[in-house]
Amino acid sequence: MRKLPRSFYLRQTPLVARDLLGKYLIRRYRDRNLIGKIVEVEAYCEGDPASHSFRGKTKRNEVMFRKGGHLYVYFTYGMHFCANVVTRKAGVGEAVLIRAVEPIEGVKVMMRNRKLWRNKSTAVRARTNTSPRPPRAPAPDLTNGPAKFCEAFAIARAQNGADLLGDEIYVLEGEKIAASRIDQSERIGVTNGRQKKWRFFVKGNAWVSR
DNA sequence: TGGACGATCCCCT
DNA sequence: GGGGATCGTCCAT
Repeated sequence: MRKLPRSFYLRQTPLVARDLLGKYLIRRYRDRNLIGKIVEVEAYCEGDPASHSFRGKTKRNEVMFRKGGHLYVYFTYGMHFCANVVTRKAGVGEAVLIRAVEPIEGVKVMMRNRKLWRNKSTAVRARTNTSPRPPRAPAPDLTNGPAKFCEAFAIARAQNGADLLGDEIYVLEGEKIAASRIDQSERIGVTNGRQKKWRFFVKGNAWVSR
């Protein structure tokens, strides 16, 4: 499969958001590939009161204003990270929030990162599922939210600004999702700018949040 | 320099 | 369905 070219990311943000559905997001992590199929996204545009870029460029949101094809990672609620794909040309502060992916490869590593499972050699705090073997199929809980996805894929402050045409994190063509399988709605957790239907998701997919 | 709040998650009821 | 955890960011004082 082909890595998405820069031109993919330079287009209108809601179009990039919709077209990211079905694409494979690859995270190179400790000599392994973590792979997720993107199934839910939200677009954040200029002049959009819900966007971090609404009041212009700051130290925090500087990456949003880079040319398309970079990763903007921010810290929120004192404990979570969320990841966005930057869009448009340099100087325009727009991006697409990755809200959920369907795990394709590296499930055990994701579960350890999420602290949903441990084995003898993994010294992490025990929480809910500490069975000796991970379940055969990943539970939706693994990656069905923007902060859950970041935790599972080990995406944090160090990944802010990563170039998606590089080798650490990138996006492959993945599979074509027919228009009839795509739905859209108002964005989640947004009050200002609520009326914009800029959340896109794959209908009926088990990893879509809510 | 202070304080209000957030593109969330998890647990409890 | 509701609230607590927890802290960086931004704006107002």
